Amino acid sequence: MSITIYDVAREANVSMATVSRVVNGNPNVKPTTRKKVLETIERLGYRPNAVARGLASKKTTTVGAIIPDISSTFFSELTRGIEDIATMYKYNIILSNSDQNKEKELHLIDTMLEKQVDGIVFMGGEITEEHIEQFKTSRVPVVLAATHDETNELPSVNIDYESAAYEATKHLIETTKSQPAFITGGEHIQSNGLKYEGYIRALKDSSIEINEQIVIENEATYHGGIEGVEQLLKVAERPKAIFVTTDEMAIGVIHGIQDRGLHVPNDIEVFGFNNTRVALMVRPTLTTVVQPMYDIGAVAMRLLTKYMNKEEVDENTVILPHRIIERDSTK
Amino acid sequence: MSITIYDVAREANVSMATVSRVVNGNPNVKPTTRKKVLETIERLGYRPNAVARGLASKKTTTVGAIIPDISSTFFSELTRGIEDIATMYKYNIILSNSDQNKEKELHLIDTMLEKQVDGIVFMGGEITEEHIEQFKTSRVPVVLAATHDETNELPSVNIDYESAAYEATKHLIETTKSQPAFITGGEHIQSNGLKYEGYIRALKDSSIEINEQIVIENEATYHGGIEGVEQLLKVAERPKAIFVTTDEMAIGVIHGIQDRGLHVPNDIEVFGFNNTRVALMVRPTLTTVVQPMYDIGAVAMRLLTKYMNKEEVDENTVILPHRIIERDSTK
DNA sequence: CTGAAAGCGCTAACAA
DNA sequence: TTGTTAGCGCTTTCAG
Repeated sequence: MSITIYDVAREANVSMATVSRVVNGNPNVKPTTRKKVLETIERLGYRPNAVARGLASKKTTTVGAIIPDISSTFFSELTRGIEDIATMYKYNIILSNSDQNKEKELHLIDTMLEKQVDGIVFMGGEITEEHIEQFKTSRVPVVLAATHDETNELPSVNIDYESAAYEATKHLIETTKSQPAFITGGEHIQSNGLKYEGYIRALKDSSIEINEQIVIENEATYHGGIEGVEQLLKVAERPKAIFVTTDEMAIGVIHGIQDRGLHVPNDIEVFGFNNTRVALMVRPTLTTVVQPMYDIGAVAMRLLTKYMNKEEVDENTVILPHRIIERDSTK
Repeated sequence: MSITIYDVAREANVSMATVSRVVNGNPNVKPTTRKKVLETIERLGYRPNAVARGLASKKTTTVGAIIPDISSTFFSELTRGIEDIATMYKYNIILSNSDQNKEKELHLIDTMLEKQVDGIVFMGGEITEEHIEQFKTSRVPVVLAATHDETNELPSVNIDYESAAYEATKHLIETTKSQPAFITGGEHIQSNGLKYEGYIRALKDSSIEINEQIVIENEATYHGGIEGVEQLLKVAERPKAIFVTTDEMAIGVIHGIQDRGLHVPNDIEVFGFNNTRVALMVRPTLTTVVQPMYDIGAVAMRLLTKYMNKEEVDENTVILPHRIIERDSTK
């Protein structure tokens, strides 16, 4: 059928082992022999079979990436970070969407392990005992990206959501001298819980009495943002500011406010989270927390390569810096 | 090391062949035997090695997806379509970014072929002779998604960009009775050429004398849109409408217009392309051409499964329907 | 319905 | 520096 290493060996009058050596850049080959082999490889159009190599060497140079939803801006930027570093280290990525669904996640881990990936980058909502169990059924390294593991058993790359939310809230409190509203996308996303904690801590810190009525949960989409404002504005006293846990929701919030004839930031200030590209694509431009998504992916993948090479790793839990970028949706 | 089919066979007192049969759902196994095998698989925690299977069966149940940039909304939605259908047919996806770079594309095709993918979904700018050559070095099926192949040698799934652009332009001509400006992202993206052709055809069709000054090319980003308007508005006569070849650019255009104190659509109408999620996330909401990105991916993947199964395919070149959705950025 | 045995294409000792 | 020889873990005839 197709050309194998054996064909090349025969044509070049050497052994398979020698061909294998030149293909793998092993230095123990006489230059003239190498040249000869290289020429017949070229002539025959030989292409090494990575599957056979994987079986023999027990390394596939592919890693699995489990992601909630590639079509979300947040994760697609993150994935790009993973992919770039993977390419840099000669790995390929098997990508799968989990929709944050635990059964799917578990099943995907299994499938990737069957495919003998050399490592896994996992992004998801919550890490449960079952996830840990599943990972333990094999000893391939796993790194979490933008995903929290309460048990702290797994290496991970994150930002400090709690502090980021604290700072954003604090910022809003300082300009408005009052409790900002909080619009969030649901607790099944782990980081939202942390953001809420930061929000609450900032309020307590400023001795503000907490009004739970202006804490709104809705779908983490643009429309969820619009609806969130509608719910919020039914409340007697209108808040002077709103902290929203994703940019996309925040843009919905801004438009929801504007649709009611109110002004951002004069009537209500709006604060987003993530600094996705859309944060600039709205008027007024969105003040937000910069979460370096690309970097989270890149660092997670880099970390994974270290584990795969069995290198020393001094820090299993990486916290990347975040910062606040002020634009026109706040004063 | 880890459990193999041989271990299971020994423990269950059957042959490897029998274990292989039950794992692969071969019906020629006595129910009691099947049960026994299944139990010891469970007990031992056996996980089939897909790499070994791939080597023996010459099928990997993974397909390659080559994509310009996963972090772009357009392609990430498309990829989601590919992935969902792939999952449905039990395939996994190896995903790689090409940045529309020909060398990278060629190299990626090679890598995927080495990994013995069962098929490839290719998204890119231009298909050259070299691409075709590269694909021909193996007989795995290839399907193009949202990518044009002038030679028409490869199966593909697209929409009719030329007609879509024609219709959009026509629409603008009817309301403004004049030549709309054209802001585009560069000719290296094949579809932009087709859109331009449609634009020109519409102008000719309406016997409008073509003013090339209001045809602007810039980077296909939000900022490229803003800059595009700036260039455009330096021209003596202000156009009454602008047709923009991507939504993201179109939003830049809208903001660029608004930043100059002009009104959309009263002073200038804006027409986008793709109907990505951001089309709704702007005020005024964007009139645009609906290109079913998810469906393009899904249909491309479905088509690929047919080729991989050697099924009859009656239509190699699929053109999916597009439509125009009028929102508030046009009158 | 089940088993034996020959590969799939390559790597990795081990010899030479 | 090069070749020989076992596997890697599974599928797939072919017999029975």
